[in-house]
Amino acid sequence: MKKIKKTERHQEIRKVLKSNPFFTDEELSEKFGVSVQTIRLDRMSLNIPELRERVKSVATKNLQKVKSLGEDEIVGELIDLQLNKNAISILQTDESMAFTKTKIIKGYYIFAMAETLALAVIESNVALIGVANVKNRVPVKAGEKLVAKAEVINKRGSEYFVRVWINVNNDQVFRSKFRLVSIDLEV
Amino acid sequence: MKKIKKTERHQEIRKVLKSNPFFTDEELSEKFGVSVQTIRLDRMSLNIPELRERVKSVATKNLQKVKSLGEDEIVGELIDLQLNKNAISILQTDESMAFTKTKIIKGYYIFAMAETLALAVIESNVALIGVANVKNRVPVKAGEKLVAKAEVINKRGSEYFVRVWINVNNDQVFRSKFRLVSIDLEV
DNA sequence: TAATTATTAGTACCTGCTACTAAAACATAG
DNA sequence: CTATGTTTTAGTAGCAGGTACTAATAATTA
Repeated sequence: MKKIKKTERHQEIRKVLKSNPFFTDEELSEKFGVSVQTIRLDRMSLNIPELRERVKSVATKNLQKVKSLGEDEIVGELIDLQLNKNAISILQTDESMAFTKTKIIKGYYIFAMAETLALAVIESNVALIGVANVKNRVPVKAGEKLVAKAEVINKRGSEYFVRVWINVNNDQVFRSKFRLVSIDLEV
Repeated sequence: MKKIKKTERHQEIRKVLKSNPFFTDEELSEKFGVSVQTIRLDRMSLNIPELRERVKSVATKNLQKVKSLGEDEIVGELIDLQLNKNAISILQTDESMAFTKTKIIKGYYIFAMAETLALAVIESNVALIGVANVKNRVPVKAGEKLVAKAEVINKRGSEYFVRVWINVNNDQVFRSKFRLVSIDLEV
């Protein structure tokens, strides 16, 4: 990388750290062909904290998001649960779940909400989807609060049928029927 | 906190750091009323890395997750496309998309693959889901390669009906009908 | 009581910094 | 071309939160 002006370097540093906050000052100094001290001064004037602080902030910030669509956890917040009977969860949507242009929530978030609620309502902690039968009428807009209700409608041995509805202000935006099979009993 | 046995303390440390990985050894030593050295030994035998490593791993994990199911990316790889007619995409599944215990792919990945392909096949780059009618028979296992085919079956004004099938080795694992509405024409 | 296990203390060293001082390199105006 | 200001570099001391190691002291158990 050749001689570039201070202001230009500042822009670049900002950009680089935005897309990848894990660079040390030393790595940046090599990248830009300046001394470590210069990078330090740059960070100072740009108000960019040190590596460890940046990493920490990424870690804490996203901890919440991960919980929402991470592991096998509930997508949405489980607010009522009667095992093997019924369950209710809510999900506050936001623009990060929507198509940028239309602000309409991507279908798979809604599907994921329904799926995880259907799984949560079954007592056996490992269950799998056999069949889903979905109807999704009205598009959901970013900012709307989804309320999902699940009800176990049938059980045959290790097989469960669960119906899930999702509403926004009492208007149904989604419904489906899930066939779940408990693994515990099968193996 | 009173005298507790080593093994018990180990369990507690594990639990505490699992729910909150941001404690320093010193904070832990105060919490458990033992010396910092003891906490170090504990971490060693439990194979728990130091604070900074824990924070870093949370940060990187989160960053990937946000990127993986974040953007408006195609879920799967688009390998053939005839606008407004049909399209094919493939998706190589892996364990990160599956439930840890059963290795069965989470339903919403499959749904997302179908949804994005249905959107891709329509020329207008902003289209939204009106209705989806889903059947999902066979569970997909981590490692299997999904092949999705989309076909526009009907068009009425700004409304499109798209059928999507997903196969694994010519066995249908999913099918659905999407109703899409082009925004360009509506607005 | 002796042997074993668990805990504590202490030292040297590491990374990735902050905070500071001071010198050198470069650019620009008079 | 020289004086002045800006930018960059160099170097030192110190900090947090460790690793890796040695050695001594408690506590437990045989």
